[in-house]
Amino acid sequence: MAIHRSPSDPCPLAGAGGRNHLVAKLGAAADLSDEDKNAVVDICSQVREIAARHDIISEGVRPDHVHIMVEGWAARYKMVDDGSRQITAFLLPGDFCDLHVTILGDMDHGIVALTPAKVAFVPHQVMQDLPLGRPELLRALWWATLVDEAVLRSWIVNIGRRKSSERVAHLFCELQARLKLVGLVSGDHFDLPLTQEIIADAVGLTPVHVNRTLQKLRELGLIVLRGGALTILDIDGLRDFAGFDPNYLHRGRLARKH
Amino acid sequence: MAIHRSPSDPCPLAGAGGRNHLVAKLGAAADLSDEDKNAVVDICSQVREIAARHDIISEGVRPDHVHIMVEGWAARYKMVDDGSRQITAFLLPGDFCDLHVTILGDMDHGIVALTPAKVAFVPHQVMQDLPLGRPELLRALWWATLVDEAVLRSWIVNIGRRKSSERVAHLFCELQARLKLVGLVSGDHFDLPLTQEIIADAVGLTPVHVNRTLQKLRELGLIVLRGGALTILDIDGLRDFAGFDPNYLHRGRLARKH
DNA sequence: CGTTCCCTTGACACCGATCAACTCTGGTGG
DNA sequence: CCACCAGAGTTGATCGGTGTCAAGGGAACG
Repeated sequence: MAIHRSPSDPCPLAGAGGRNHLVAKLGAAADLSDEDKNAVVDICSQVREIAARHDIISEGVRPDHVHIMVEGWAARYKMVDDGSRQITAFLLPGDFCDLHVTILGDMDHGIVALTPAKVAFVPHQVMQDLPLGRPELLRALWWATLVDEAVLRSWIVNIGRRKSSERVAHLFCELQARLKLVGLVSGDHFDLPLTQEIIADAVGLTPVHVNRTLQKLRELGLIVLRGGALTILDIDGLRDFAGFDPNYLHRGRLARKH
Repeated sequence: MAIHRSPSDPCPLAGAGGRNHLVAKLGAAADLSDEDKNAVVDICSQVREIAARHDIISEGVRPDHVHIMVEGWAARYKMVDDGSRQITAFLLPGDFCDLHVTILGDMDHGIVALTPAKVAFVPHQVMQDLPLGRPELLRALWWATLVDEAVLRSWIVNIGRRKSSERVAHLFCELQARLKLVGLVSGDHFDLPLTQEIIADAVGLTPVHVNRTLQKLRELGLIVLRGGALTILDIDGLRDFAGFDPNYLHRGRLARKH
């Protein structure tokens, strides 16, 4: 079931037969019809490639399209006055970058590609019309938005009240759960193309301290992190250590209602 | 324009002639018709009072109504394993407590009244029907949801990358801007019914350190905090000190489009 | 007039930041 | 094939901000 895809695998354009992670995610939450799924695949037809370290969308601009991650990793971030950076979300294949900008106008933060990325560009009007006459798909899109919000809350808790090693452990637990949902976890390991500096910017620490924190997690026998891939040796132990409760991701919540 | 209302003022039931803060908020963002506004006022007709320190909604329950703050303050919070608490949002008059629960199911966090509060109870079905045939109101509700999300991101930045006194200052700037939007700021001061412990739980510090932090802000001549009310002596100075950019609140964004 | 929160203050411990140097790795070009 | 280089990871020494613990003060309230 879980399909491992390294960044170097050839990936057909979304909609041309390749696995569509957005469909996988929405389909896990709601009971989508084939017509619903095809409609989702269709809007992902126009894909652009973005080089690593390049902004997909910059702060202050008003994008004329909605962007959807098709392949690769990206991060929402905000620069602070003193020059430091805070990442507020990791964007994985199947995630929306800026569903909100249709309503809110200018971006109040930037989105940067962390790896070479493929991003689908969807015209606003197409995105607005998508859920019309498709109530279950509408619910699924709402679900995705609200889970994103729940993830933001969990980050606040993580950064505000947990110690350094717990923070990093909690982040790994979240990423494992989210990647699993879109089929990007293979057994107990998955690609984790994040430098220690990126992790630091996500959990509110410095790169040096993230390094020491990772050593601790390794010494505890919880993880192996090497070559851009993370192996979780003891998922229960890691979750326990981090105080991770997957409930906030609301997996399968919608499905259970039907 | 700005109306100061202390918690002890008599407040008529929403819809019975009193100022409706939700209408004020949504009306500031979108161009609502009188019919739109009346519809919003109508759904706030059933109000219940909650005592301070009592949960309005507890973690794990599935509320059978949508809750809207009518009067008083509340906080979203999550308890952490070690017994500490993290507040992830302050809920002010006009804010939705749990618009998401219709879709997501169980609450993944609790909401507690920080003062004696009045909360409107709206049946799910009534809430779902509200925006039907009222496109501008639908946009306004989306706007409110997305601004809440933007506030969550700004909290992550605040807690993750700012020093203690900047964090508290930034929180004060946010509350000032949000309260002003619903007409609860009078000149340069407003009610701030928060103990130092509550502030600490919101910005990821300890009560003792919040105390020292407040002293610093006072010494800098930026604020006066006394008797449950905050006076901002130098709003530009405070915003500068905190690195506060009100842009993320997207005030009047929708209105400007029309 | 006592009780109960809440605020305040001081001494001290410790976690994580900072600064600086060194290592390791992978990629590039001679 | 090797030399070089840039980026990332690692380590050590030290600093400083925030947490912790404990005691005292003050205001609201019954």
